[in-house]
Amino acid sequence: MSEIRVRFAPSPTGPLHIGGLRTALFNYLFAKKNNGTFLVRIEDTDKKREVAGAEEYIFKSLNWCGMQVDERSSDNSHRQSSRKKLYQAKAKELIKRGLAYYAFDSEQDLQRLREEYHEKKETFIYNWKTRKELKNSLTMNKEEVASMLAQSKPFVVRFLCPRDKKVNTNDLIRGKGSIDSSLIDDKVLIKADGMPTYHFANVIDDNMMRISHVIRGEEWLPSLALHILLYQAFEWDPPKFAHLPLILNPNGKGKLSKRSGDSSGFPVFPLSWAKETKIGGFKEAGFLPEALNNYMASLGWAAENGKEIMSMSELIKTFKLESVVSAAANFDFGRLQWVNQKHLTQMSNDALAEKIVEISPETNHVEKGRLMIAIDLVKERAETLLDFWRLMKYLFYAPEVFEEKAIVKLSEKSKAILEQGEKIACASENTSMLNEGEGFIDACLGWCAENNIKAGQLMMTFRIAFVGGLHGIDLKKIVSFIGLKETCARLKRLKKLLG
RNA sequence: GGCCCGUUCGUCUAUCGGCUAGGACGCCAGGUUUUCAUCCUGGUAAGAGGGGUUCGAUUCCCCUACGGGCUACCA
Repeated sequence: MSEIRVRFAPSPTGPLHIGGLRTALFNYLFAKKNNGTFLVRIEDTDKKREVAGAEEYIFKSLNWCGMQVDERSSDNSHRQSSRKKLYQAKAKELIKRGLAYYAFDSEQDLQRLREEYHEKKETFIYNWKTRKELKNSLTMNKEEVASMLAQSKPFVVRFLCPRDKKVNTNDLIRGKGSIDSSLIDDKVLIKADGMPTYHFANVIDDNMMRISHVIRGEEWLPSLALHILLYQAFEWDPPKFAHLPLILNPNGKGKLSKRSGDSSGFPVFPLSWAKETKIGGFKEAGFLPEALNNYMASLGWAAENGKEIMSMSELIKTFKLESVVSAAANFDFGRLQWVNQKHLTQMSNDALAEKIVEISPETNHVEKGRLMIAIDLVKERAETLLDFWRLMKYLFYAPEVFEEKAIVKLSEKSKAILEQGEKIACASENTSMLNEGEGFIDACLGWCAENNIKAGQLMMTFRIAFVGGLHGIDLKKIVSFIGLKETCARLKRLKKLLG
Protein backbone atom coordinates (compact mmCIF):
# COMPACT_ATOMS: atom_id res chain seq x y z
CA MET A 1 0.00 0.00 0.00
CA SER A 2 1.16 3.48 -0.77
CA GLU A 3 2.15 6.04 1.80
CA ILE A 4 -0.44 7.06 4.36
CA ARG A 5 -1.01 10.80 4.36
CA VAL A 6 -3.88 12.46 6.18
CA ARG A 7 -4.79 16.03 6.81
CA PHE A 8 -6.72 17.99 9.37
CA ALA A 9 -8.34 20.87 7.54
CA PRO A 10 -9.98 23.41 9.82
CA SER A 11 -11.14 26.82 8.79
CA PRO A 12 -9.94 29.67 10.98
CA THR A 13 -13.35 31.02 11.89
CA GLY A 14 -12.94 30.80 15.64
CA PRO A 15 -11.54 28.58 18.36
CA LEU A 16 -11.30 24.91 17.66
CA HIS A 17 -13.82 23.00 19.71
CA ILE A 18 -14.03 19.45 20.86
CA GLY A 19 -15.69 18.23 17.67
CA GLY A 20 -12.91 19.54 15.47
CA LEU A 21 -10.30 18.43 17.94
CA ARG A 22 -11.65 14.88 17.87
CA THR A 23 -11.44 14.88 14.08
CA ALA A 24 -7.83 16.00 14.36
CA LEU A 25 -7.17 13.24 16.91
CA PHE A 26 -8.54 10.47 14.72
CA ASN A 27 -6.48 11.73 11.81
CA TYR A 28 -3.43 11.85 14.03
CA LEU A 29 -3.97 8.39 15.50
CA PHE A 30 -4.52 6.88 12.09
CA ALA A 31 -1.40 8.53 10.68
CA LYS A 32 0.84 7.49 13.56
CA LYS A 33 -0.56 3.99 13.64
CA ASN A 34 0.42 3.54 10.02
CA ASN A 35 3.73 5.40 10.07
CA GLY A 36 2.08 8.02 7.97
CA THR A 37 2.11 11.78 7.76
CA PHE A 38 -0.23 14.12 9.60
CA LEU A 39 -0.58 17.52 8.04
CA VAL A 40 -2.69 20.55 8.74
CA ARG A 41 -4.22 22.65 6.03
CA ILE A 42 -5.90 25.92 6.84
CA GLU A 43 -9.06 26.35 4.79
CA ASP A 44 -9.33 30.10 4.78
CA THR A 45 -11.32 30.58 1.63
CA ASP A 46 -14.07 32.56 3.29
CA LYS A 47 -12.47 35.88 4.08
CA LYS A 48 -15.67 37.24 5.59
CA ARG A 49 -15.77 34.65 8.33
CA GLU A 50 -12.10 34.61 9.14
CA VAL A 51 -11.25 35.46 12.73
CA ALA A 52 -7.91 36.93 13.74
CA GLY A 53 -5.88 34.62 15.93
CA ALA A 54 -7.89 31.54 15.10
CA GLU A 55 -5.17 29.90 13.07
CA GLU A 56 -2.62 30.39 15.80
CA TYR A 57 -5.11 29.03 18.29
CA ILE A 58 -5.57 25.89 16.22
CA PHE A 59 -1.87 25.13 16.14
CA LYS A 60 -1.49 25.91 19.82
CA SER A 61 -4.33 23.57 20.67
CA LEU A 62 -2.93 20.71 18.63
CA ASN A 63 0.40 21.26 20.28
CA TRP A 64 -1.13 21.22 23.75
CA CYS A 65 -2.87 17.96 22.92
CA GLY A 66 0.39 16.43 21.86
CA MET A 67 -0.45 16.06 18.21
CA GLN A 68 2.70 16.97 16.35
CA VAL A 69 2.10 18.32 12.91
CA ASP A 70 4.43 16.62 10.45
CA GLU A 71 4.01 19.07 7.63
CA ARG A 72 3.43 22.73 7.95
CA SER A 73 5.02 24.71 5.20
CA SER A 74 6.92 27.88 5.80
CA ASP A 75 5.78 29.37 2.50
CA ASN A 76 2.13 29.60 3.51
CA SER A 77 1.08 26.83 1.17
CA HIS A 78 -0.73 25.11 4.02
CA ARG A 79 -3.11 28.03 3.74
CA GLN A 80 -5.58 27.83 0.90
CA SER A 81 -5.82 31.56 0.39
CA SER A 82 -2.23 31.54 -0.81
CA ARG A 83 -3.13 29.09 -3.54
CA LYS A 84 -5.88 31.09 -5.18
CA LYS A 85 -4.23 31.19 -8.61
CA LEU A 86 -3.90 27.45 -8.69
CA TYR A 87 -7.61 26.88 -8.14
CA GLN A 88 -8.48 29.43 -10.79
CA ALA A 89 -6.24 27.70 -13.30
CA LYS A 90 -7.89 24.39 -12.48
CA ALA A 91 -11.32 25.93 -12.95
CA LYS A 92 -10.34 27.26 -16.37
CA GLU A 93 -9.18 23.80 -17.27
CA LEU A 94 -12.58 22.39 -16.45
CA ILE A 95 -14.34 25.14 -18.38
CA LYS A 96 -12.22 24.45 -21.43
CA ARG A 97 -13.14 20.80 -21.25
CA GLY A 98 -16.83 21.64 -20.95
CA LEU A 99 -17.15 20.39 -17.38
CA ALA A 100 -17.72 23.76 -15.79
CA TYR A 101 -19.17 27.07 -16.86
CA TYR A 102 -19.43 30.75 -16.01
CA ALA A 103 -22.53 31.99 -14.28
CA PHE A 104 -23.55 35.63 -13.93
CA ASP A 105 -26.68 35.39 -11.84
CA SER A 106 -26.68 37.79 -8.94
CA GLU A 107 -27.10 36.47 -5.44
CA GLN A 108 -30.31 38.45 -5.15
CA ASP A 109 -31.74 36.80 -8.27
CA LEU A 110 -31.00 33.39 -6.90
CA GLN A 111 -32.36 34.31 -3.52
CA ARG A 112 -35.60 35.43 -5.15
CA LEU A 113 -35.85 32.15 -7.04
CA ARG A 114 -35.36 30.20 -3.85
CA GLU A 115 -38.17 32.09 -2.21
CA GLU A 116 -40.47 31.60 -5.18
CA TYR A 117 -39.83 27.88 -5.16
CA HIS A 118 -40.32 27.77 -1.45
CA GLU A 119 -43.75 29.32 -1.81
CA LYS A 120 -44.62 26.63 -4.31
CA LYS A 121 -43.36 24.13 -1.73
CA GLU A 122 -40.53 23.14 -4.00
CA THR A 123 -36.79 23.41 -3.71
CA PHE A 124 -34.76 25.44 -6.10
CA ILE A 125 -31.69 23.64 -7.38
CA TYR A 126 -29.23 25.15 -9.80
CA ASN A 127 -28.71 22.18 -12.10
CA TRP A 128 -30.00 20.54 -15.28
CA LYS A 129 -33.53 21.48 -14.30
CA THR A 130 -32.94 25.20 -14.11
CA ARG A 131 -29.64 26.12 -15.66
CA LYS A 132 -31.14 26.60 -19.10
CA GLU A 133 -33.17 29.55 -17.85
CA LEU A 134 -30.41 31.30 -15.99
CA LYS A 135 -27.65 33.68 -16.87
CA ASN A 136 -24.62 31.61 -17.68
CA SER A 137 -22.22 30.67 -20.42
CA LEU A 138 -24.47 27.77 -21.33
CA THR A 139 -27.38 30.02 -22.22
CA MET A 140 -25.57 33.10 -23.46
CA ASN A 141 -23.68 33.26 -26.71
CA LYS A 142 -19.89 33.39 -26.82
CA GLU A 143 -19.60 37.09 -27.59
CA GLU A 144 -21.90 37.99 -24.75
CA VAL A 145 -19.87 35.94 -22.29
CA ALA A 146 -16.60 37.35 -23.57
CA SER A 147 -17.91 40.85 -23.21
CA MET A 148 -19.16 40.24 -19.67
CA LEU A 149 -15.77 38.90 -18.71
CA ALA A 150 -13.97 41.73 -20.46
CA GLN A 151 -16.03 44.24 -18.52
CA SER A 152 -15.10 42.46 -15.26
CA LYS A 153 -18.72 41.76 -14.47
CA PRO A 154 -18.96 39.58 -11.39
CA PHE A 155 -19.17 35.90 -12.15
CA VAL A 156 -18.81 32.53 -10.52
CA VAL A 157 -17.65 29.26 -12.01
CA ARG A 158 -20.08 26.39 -11.62
CA PHE A 159 -19.58 22.69 -11.98
CA LEU A 160 -21.63 21.18 -14.79
CA CYS A 161 -23.13 18.36 -12.82
CA PRO A 162 -24.01 15.39 -15.02
CA ARG A 163 -27.60 14.22 -15.21
CA ASP A 164 -28.81 10.70 -14.47
CA LYS A 165 -25.48 9.37 -13.45
CA LYS A 166 -25.18 6.88 -10.66
CA VAL A 167 -22.40 7.96 -8.35
CA ASN A 168 -20.97 5.18 -6.23
CA THR A 169 -19.46 6.15 -2.93
CA ASN A 170 -17.51 4.17 -0.41
CA ASP A 171 -16.84 5.03 3.19
CA LEU A 172 -14.49 3.12 5.46
CA ILE A 173 -16.92 3.45 8.34
CA ARG A 174 -20.29 3.34 6.61
CA GLY A 175 -19.67 1.17 3.59
CA LYS A 176 -20.91 1.60 0.07
CA GLY A 177 -23.58 3.98 -1.13
CA SER A 178 -24.89 5.38 -4.36
CA ILE A 179 -26.48 8.65 -5.29
CA ASP A 180 -28.24 9.88 -8.41
CA SER A 181 -26.30 12.83 -9.78
CA SER A 182 -29.52 14.48 -10.90
CA LEU A 183 -30.10 15.41 -7.28
CA ILE A 184 -26.86 17.31 -6.96
CA ASP A 185 -26.62 20.95 -7.87
CA ASP A 186 -24.11 22.75 -10.06
CA LYS A 187 -21.95 23.75 -7.15
CA VAL A 188 -20.05 26.98 -7.29
CA LEU A 189 -16.37 26.20 -7.74
CA ILE A 190 -14.97 29.73 -7.82
CA LYS A 191 -16.77 32.51 -6.00
CA ALA A 192 -17.22 36.06 -7.26
CA ASP A 193 -14.25 37.19 -5.19
CA GLY A 194 -12.06 34.71 -7.03
CA MET A 195 -11.74 32.38 -4.08
CA PRO A 196 -12.55 28.69 -4.46
CA THR A 197 -15.33 27.10 -2.44
CA TYR A 198 -14.56 24.39 0.09
CA HIS A 199 -15.53 21.61 -2.29
CA PHE A 200 -13.25 22.70 -5.06
CA ALA A 201 -10.19 23.63 -3.05
CA ASN A 202 -10.57 20.53 -0.97
CA VAL A 203 -10.53 18.13 -3.88
CA ILE A 204 -7.63 19.84 -5.59
CA ASP A 205 -5.55 20.06 -2.45
CA ASP A 206 -6.20 16.52 -1.33
CA ASN A 207 -5.04 15.36 -4.70
CA MET A 208 -2.01 17.60 -4.90
CA MET A 209 -0.98 16.91 -1.33
CA ARG A 210 -1.27 13.21 -2.08
CA ILE A 211 -3.76 12.62 0.73
CA SER A 212 -4.47 8.91 1.02
CA HIS A 213 -7.36 9.08 3.51
CA VAL A 214 -9.84 11.85 4.05
CA ILE A 215 -11.05 11.58 7.64
CA ARG A 216 -13.61 14.23 8.43
CA GLY A 217 -16.90 14.86 10.19
CA GLU A 218 -20.17 13.32 9.15
CA GLU A 219 -21.53 16.69 8.10
CA TRP A 220 -19.55 16.19 4.87
CA LEU A 221 -21.25 12.98 3.92
CA PRO A 222 -23.93 14.65 1.78
CA SER A 223 -21.29 16.23 -0.43
CA LEU A 224 -19.23 13.10 -0.87
CA ALA A 225 -20.86 12.30 -4.22
CA LEU A 226 -20.10 15.78 -5.50
CA HIS A 227 -16.48 15.35 -4.51
CA ILE A 228 -16.30 12.00 -6.28
CA LEU A 229 -17.70 13.66 -9.39
CA LEU A 230 -15.02 16.32 -9.14
CA TYR A 231 -12.28 13.71 -8.92
CA GLN A 232 -13.78 12.05 -11.97
CA ALA A 233 -13.86 15.35 -13.82
CA PHE A 234 -10.13 15.71 -13.26
CA GLU A 235 -9.59 12.02 -13.94
CA TRP A 236 -7.93 11.62 -10.57
CA ASP A 237 -8.09 8.65 -8.27
CA PRO A 238 -10.04 9.69 -5.21
CA PRO A 239 -8.57 9.05 -1.77
CA LYS A 240 -10.31 6.77 0.70
CA PHE A 241 -12.98 8.40 2.84
CA ALA A 242 -14.03 8.01 6.43
CA HIS A 243 -16.81 10.14 7.88
CA LEU A 244 -16.69 10.37 11.64
CA PRO A 245 -19.86 10.34 13.75
CA LEU A 246 -20.81 13.70 15.20
CA ILE A 247 -20.51 14.68 18.85
CA LEU A 248 -23.87 15.79 20.19
CA ASN A 249 -24.87 17.84 23.20
CA PRO A 250 -25.18 15.90 26.47
CA ASN A 251 -28.94 15.60 26.00
CA GLY A 252 -28.51 14.44 22.40
CA LYS A 253 -30.22 17.54 21.04
CA GLY A 254 -28.15 18.97 18.23
CA LYS A 255 -24.47 18.80 17.55
CA LEU A 256 -22.11 20.13 20.13
CA SER A 257 -21.46 23.74 19.36
CA LYS A 258 -19.38 26.57 20.66
CA ARG A 259 -22.30 27.74 22.72
CA SER A 260 -23.05 24.38 24.31
CA GLY A 261 -20.42 24.87 26.96
CA ASP A 262 -21.71 28.11 28.35
CA SER A 263 -25.24 26.84 28.63
CA SER A 264 -24.28 23.54 30.21
CA GLY A 265 -21.40 24.68 32.37
CA PHE A 266 -18.49 22.75 30.94
CA PRO A 267 -15.69 23.70 28.58
CA VAL A 268 -15.80 22.88 24.88
CA PHE A 269 -12.49 24.41 23.85
CA PRO A 270 -9.07 22.97 24.57
CA LEU A 271 -7.61 26.34 25.53
CA SER A 272 -9.33 29.46 26.72
CA TRP A 273 -10.29 31.82 23.98
CA ALA A 274 -10.24 35.47 24.82
CA LYS A 275 -13.54 36.17 23.17
CA GLU A 276 -15.40 33.47 25.02
CA THR A 277 -14.22 34.11 28.52
CA LYS A 278 -17.21 32.83 30.43
CA ILE A 279 -15.80 29.36 30.74
CA GLY A 280 -12.16 28.70 29.95
CA GLY A 281 -10.77 25.79 28.05
CA PHE A 282 -10.14 22.27 29.26
CA LYS A 283 -6.63 23.29 30.11
CA GLU A 284 -7.73 26.08 32.41
CA ALA A 285 -10.34 23.81 33.96
CA GLY A 286 -7.55 21.50 35.05
CA PHE A 287 -7.79 18.74 32.49
CA LEU A 288 -4.80 16.82 31.24
CA PRO A 289 -4.34 16.67 27.46
CA GLU A 290 -3.76 12.92 27.77
CA ALA A 291 -7.12 12.58 29.48
CA LEU A 292 -8.92 14.74 26.94
CA ASN A 293 -7.44 12.69 24.09
CA ASN A 294 -8.36 9.49 25.85
CA TYR A 295 -11.93 10.65 26.36
CA MET A 296 -12.34 11.99 22.83
CA ALA A 297 -11.10 8.72 21.40
CA SER A 298 -13.80 6.90 23.35
CA LEU A 299 -16.46 8.93 21.58
CA GLY A 300 -17.17 6.67 18.65
CA TRP A 301 -14.45 4.16 19.16
CA ALA A 302 -13.43 1.46 21.64
CA ALA A 303 -10.23 -0.55 21.82
CA GLU A 304 -10.50 -4.23 20.98
CA ASN A 305 -8.87 -5.23 24.24
CA GLY A 306 -11.51 -3.30 26.17
CA LYS A 307 -9.01 -1.01 27.83
CA GLU A 308 -10.51 2.33 28.80
CA ILE A 309 -7.65 4.33 30.25
CA MET A 310 -4.93 4.77 27.68
CA SER A 311 -1.99 7.00 26.94
CA MET A 312 -1.48 8.53 23.53
CA SER A 313 0.96 5.79 22.54
CA GLU A 314 -1.51 3.11 23.59
CA LEU A 315 -4.23 4.85 21.62
CA ILE A 316 -1.98 4.88 18.58
CA LYS A 317 -1.14 1.24 18.98
CA THR A 318 -4.74 0.05 19.29
CA PHE A 319 -6.55 2.51 17.04
CA LYS A 320 -8.46 1.12 14.09
CA LEU A 321 -10.30 3.38 11.71
CA GLU A 322 -12.57 0.58 10.53
CA SER A 323 -13.86 0.02 14.04
CA VAL A 324 -15.08 3.57 14.50
CA VAL A 325 -18.83 3.43 15.06
CA SER A 326 -21.28 5.18 12.79
CA ALA A 327 -23.70 6.57 15.36
CA ALA A 328 -23.31 10.00 16.91
CA ALA A 329 -22.20 10.21 20.53
CA ASN A 330 -23.41 12.45 23.34
CA PHE A 331 -20.80 14.44 25.16
CA ASP A 332 -20.62 13.33 28.79
CA PHE A 333 -18.67 15.70 30.99
CA GLY A 334 -18.92 13.44 34.03
CA ARG A 335 -17.12 10.68 32.25
CA LEU A 336 -14.38 13.03 31.10
CA GLN A 337 -13.86 13.92 34.76
CA TRP A 338 -13.48 10.28 35.64
CA VAL A 339 -10.98 9.73 32.84
CA ASN A 340 -9.07 12.78 34.01
CA GLN A 341 -8.96 11.49 37.58
CA LYS A 342 -7.51 8.21 36.38
CA HIS A 343 -4.81 9.96 34.41
CA LEU A 344 -4.05 12.21 37.35
CA THR A 345 -3.40 9.26 39.67
CA GLN A 346 -1.09 7.70 37.10
CA MET A 347 1.13 10.76 36.93
CA SER A 348 4.33 11.15 38.93
CA ASN A 349 4.25 13.63 41.78
CA ASP A 350 6.94 15.72 40.14
CA ALA A 351 5.06 16.06 36.90
CA LEU A 352 1.89 16.76 38.82
CA ALA A 353 3.55 19.44 40.94
CA GLU A 354 4.71 21.29 37.87
CA LYS A 355 1.20 21.51 36.50
CA ILE A 356 -0.40 22.33 39.82
CA VAL A 357 1.95 25.21 40.41
CA GLU A 358 1.12 26.52 36.98
CA ILE A 359 -2.62 26.37 37.44
CA SER A 360 -2.82 27.37 41.13
CA PRO A 361 -0.47 30.28 41.82
CA GLU A 362 -1.22 30.02 45.55
CA THR A 363 1.06 27.01 45.68
CA ASN A 364 4.00 29.29 44.94
CA HIS A 365 3.85 30.64 48.47
CA VAL A 366 4.27 27.24 49.94
CA GLU A 367 7.48 25.37 50.72
CA LYS A 368 8.25 23.00 47.82
CA GLY A 369 9.06 19.93 49.89
CA ARG A 370 5.86 20.22 51.86
CA LEU A 371 3.89 20.81 48.68
CA MET A 372 5.18 17.53 47.29
CA ILE A 373 4.06 15.67 50.41
CA ALA A 374 0.66 17.34 50.28
CA ILE A 375 0.21 16.42 46.62
CA ASP A 376 0.83 12.82 47.44
CA LEU A 377 -1.65 13.00 50.28
CA VAL A 378 -4.57 14.29 48.23
CA LYS A 379 -3.70 12.84 44.85
CA GLU A 380 -6.38 10.18 44.66
CA ARG A 381 -9.24 12.50 45.40
CA ALA A 382 -8.62 15.04 42.66
CA GLU A 383 -10.61 15.00 39.46
CA THR A 384 -8.89 18.01 37.94
CA LEU A 385 -5.66 19.88 38.55
CA LEU A 386 -7.75 22.69 39.92
CA ASP A 387 -9.01 20.42 42.69
CA PHE A 388 -5.60 20.04 44.27
CA TRP A 389 -5.31 23.38 45.96
CA ARG A 390 -8.86 23.21 47.24
CA LEU A 391 -8.14 19.75 48.65
CA MET A 392 -4.88 20.68 50.32
CA LYS A 393 -5.31 24.28 51.33
CA TYR A 394 -6.12 23.42 54.96
CA LEU A 395 -2.82 21.61 55.22
CA PHE A 396 -1.09 24.95 54.90
CA TYR A 397 -3.56 27.41 56.33
CA ALA A 398 -6.01 27.07 59.21
CA PRO A 399 -9.61 27.19 58.01
CA GLU A 400 -11.01 30.69 57.87
CA VAL A 401 -14.62 29.74 57.54
CA PHE A 402 -16.45 26.76 58.92
CA GLU A 403 -19.09 25.16 56.76
CA GLU A 404 -22.60 25.56 58.06
CA LYS A 405 -23.32 21.90 57.34
CA ALA A 406 -20.42 20.91 59.57
CA ILE A 407 -21.08 23.28 62.46
CA VAL A 408 -24.64 22.03 62.97
CA LYS A 409 -23.25 18.57 63.64
CA LEU A 410 -21.41 19.79 66.68
CA SER A 411 -22.95 19.21 70.13
CA GLU A 412 -22.22 19.94 73.79
CA LYS A 413 -19.93 16.96 73.85
CA SER A 414 -17.83 18.55 71.15
CA LYS A 415 -16.61 21.15 73.60
CA ALA A 416 -15.33 18.53 75.98
CA ILE A 417 -13.68 16.74 73.10
CA LEU A 418 -11.97 19.89 71.90
CA GLU A 419 -10.85 20.71 75.40
CA GLN A 420 -9.32 17.31 75.90
CA GLY A 421 -7.71 17.32 72.46
CA GLU A 422 -6.25 20.71 73.19
CA LYS A 423 -4.89 19.50 76.52
CA ILE A 424 -3.13 16.54 74.96
CA ALA A 425 -1.84 18.43 71.94
CA CYS A 426 -0.58 21.47 73.79
CA ALA A 427 0.99 19.46 76.59
CA SER A 428 2.92 17.22 74.27
CA GLU A 429 4.16 20.12 72.22
CA ASN A 430 7.66 19.69 73.48
CA THR A 431 7.72 15.96 74.11
CA SER A 432 8.72 15.00 70.61
CA MET A 433 6.20 12.23 69.99
CA LEU A 434 7.37 9.90 67.29
CA ASN A 435 4.66 9.71 64.60
CA GLU A 436 2.92 12.60 66.23
CA GLY A 437 -0.30 12.07 64.29
CA GLU A 438 -0.61 8.46 65.39
CA GLY A 439 0.39 9.21 68.93
CA PHE A 440 -1.91 12.13 69.34
CA ILE A 441 -5.03 10.60 67.81
CA ASP A 442 -4.51 7.34 69.65
CA ALA A 443 -4.14 9.18 72.94
CA CYS A 444 -7.40 11.03 72.29
CA LEU A 445 -9.19 7.84 71.32
CA GLY A 446 -7.99 6.26 74.52
CA TRP A 447 -9.56 9.08 76.46
CA CYS A 448 -12.80 8.60 74.48
CA ALA A 449 -12.98 4.96 75.46
CA GLU A 450 -12.55 5.82 79.13
CA ASN A 451 -15.18 8.53 79.03
CA ASN A 452 -17.79 6.73 77.00
CA ILE A 453 -17.56 8.98 73.95
CA LYS A 454 -17.93 7.56 70.48
CA ALA A 455 -14.76 7.58 68.42
CA GLY A 456 -16.67 8.84 65.42
CA GLN A 457 -17.83 11.86 67.34
CA LEU A 458 -14.26 12.80 68.18
CA MET A 459 -13.03 12.23 64.66
CA MET A 460 -15.73 14.41 63.21
CA THR A 461 -15.16 17.20 65.68
CA PHE A 462 -11.44 17.17 65.02
CA ARG A 463 -11.98 17.11 61.31
CA ILE A 464 -14.08 20.22 61.51
CA ALA A 465 -11.43 21.92 63.60
CA PHE A 466 -8.63 21.04 61.21
CA VAL A 467 -10.41 21.36 57.89
CA GLY A 468 -13.37 23.62 58.45
CA GLY A 469 -15.66 21.07 56.84
CA LEU A 470 -16.59 17.41 56.71
CA HIS A 471 -14.23 16.26 53.98
CA GLY A 472 -10.51 15.77 54.08
CA ILE A 473 -7.72 13.26 54.31
CA ASP A 474 -6.95 10.91 57.19
CA LEU A 475 -6.81 12.81 60.48
CA LYS A 476 -3.58 11.23 61.62
CA LYS A 477 -1.95 12.37 58.44
CA ILE A 478 -3.27 15.86 58.89
CA VAL A 479 -1.85 16.09 62.42
CA SER A 480 1.47 14.71 61.26
CA PHE A 481 1.59 17.25 58.50
CA ILE A 482 0.59 20.38 60.39
CA GLY A 483 2.33 19.44 63.65
CA LEU A 484 1.14 19.41 67.24
CA LYS A 485 1.53 23.12 67.77
CA GLU A 486 -0.78 23.97 64.88
CA THR A 487 -3.11 21.16 65.95
CA CYS A 488 -3.41 22.75 69.33
CA ALA A 489 -4.08 26.16 67.82
CA ARG A 490 -6.82 24.87 65.53
CA LEU A 491 -8.56 23.04 68.34
CA LYS A 492 -8.49 26.20 70.42
CA ARG A 493 -9.99 28.21 67.65
CA LEU A 494 -12.96 25.99 67.15
CA LYS A 495 -13.54 25.79 70.89
CA LYS A 496 -13.54 29.56 71.08
CA LEU A 497 -15.96 29.74 68.22
CA LEU A 498 -18.37 27.49 70.06
CA GLY A 499 -18.07 29.76 73.07
C1' G B 1 -40.27 20.02 2.17
C1' G B 2 -36.10 17.16 -0.45
C1' C B 3 -31.67 14.20 0.11
C1' C B 4 -28.24 11.59 3.31
C1' C B 5 -26.78 9.16 7.89
C1' G B 6 -28.10 6.87 12.27
C1' U B 7 -31.11 4.02 16.40
C1' U B 8 -28.07 -1.82 22.21
C1' C B 9 -28.80 -0.03 29.84
C1' G B 10 -29.67 7.40 31.74
C1' U B 11 -24.46 7.93 29.14
C1' C B 12 -19.90 5.80 26.29
C1' U B 13 -19.62 1.11 24.18
C1' A B 14 -18.95 -4.94 23.15
C1' U B 15 -21.50 -8.37 20.12
C1' C B 16 -19.30 -9.23 13.13
C1' G B 17 -26.74 -15.40 12.88
C1' G B 18 -26.72 -19.22 18.56
C1' C B 19 -27.67 -14.20 24.07
C1' U B 20 -28.68 -16.43 30.48
C1' A B 21 -27.01 -9.45 25.59
C1' G B 22 -20.66 -8.29 28.22
C1' G B 23 -17.67 -4.02 30.15
C1' A B 24 -17.14 1.13 31.79
C1' C B 25 -19.27 5.92 33.76
C1' G B 26 -23.46 7.26 36.79
C1' C B 27 -26.77 5.72 40.50
C1' C B 28 -28.07 2.37 44.79
C1' A B 29 -26.52 -1.14 48.71
C1' G B 30 -22.73 -3.55 51.57
C1' G B 31 -17.46 -4.01 53.13
C1' U B 32 -12.64 -1.62 54.33
C1' U B 33 -11.17 3.11 56.50
C1' U B 34 -12.77 3.45 64.91
C1' U B 35 -13.37 9.67 60.56
C1' C B 36 -14.02 11.84 54.91
C1' A B 37 -12.45 10.40 50.17
C1' U B 38 -10.11 6.57 47.65
C1' C B 39 -10.56 1.38 47.22
C1' C B 40 -13.18 -3.51 47.07
C1' U B 41 -17.81 -6.45 46.45
C1' G B 42 -22.64 -6.70 44.82
C1' G B 43 -27.07 -4.56 42.61
C1' U B 44 -29.83 -1.42 39.03
C1' A B 45 -30.72 -0.88 33.87
C1' A B 46 -30.79 -1.88 26.99
C1' G B 47 -30.79 -3.93 21.04
C1' A B 48 -37.30 2.02 18.77
C1' G B 49 -41.91 -0.48 16.59
C1' G B 50 -43.89 -3.67 12.73
C1' G B 51 -43.12 -7.01 8.85
C1' G B 52 -40.03 -10.47 6.26
C1' U B 53 -35.42 -14.11 5.32
C1' U B 54 -33.81 -18.26 8.57
C1' C B 55 -34.03 -24.18 12.37
C1' G B 56 -32.67 -19.61 14.94
C1' A B 57 -32.37 -12.84 14.56
C1' U B 58 -29.69 -7.37 18.43
C1' U B 59 -26.97 -9.03 14.20
C1' C B 60 -29.34 -9.61 7.11
C1' C B 61 -33.64 -7.08 4.05
C1' C B 62 -38.11 -3.81 3.82
C1' C B 63 -41.57 -0.31 6.01
C1' U B 64 -42.80 3.08 9.95
C1' A B 65 -41.35 6.11 13.97
C1' C B 66 -37.76 8.96 16.24
C1' G B 67 -32.98 11.53 16.26
C1' G B 68 -29.13 13.93 13.66
C1' G B 69 -26.80 16.11 9.35
C1' C B 70 -26.96 18.60 4.65
C1' U B 71 -29.95 21.54 1.53
C1' A B 72 -25.22 29.08 0.56
C1' C B 73 -20.89 32.77 -4.04
C1' C B 74 -20.00 28.96 4.97
C1' A B 75 -16.82 25.42 6.07
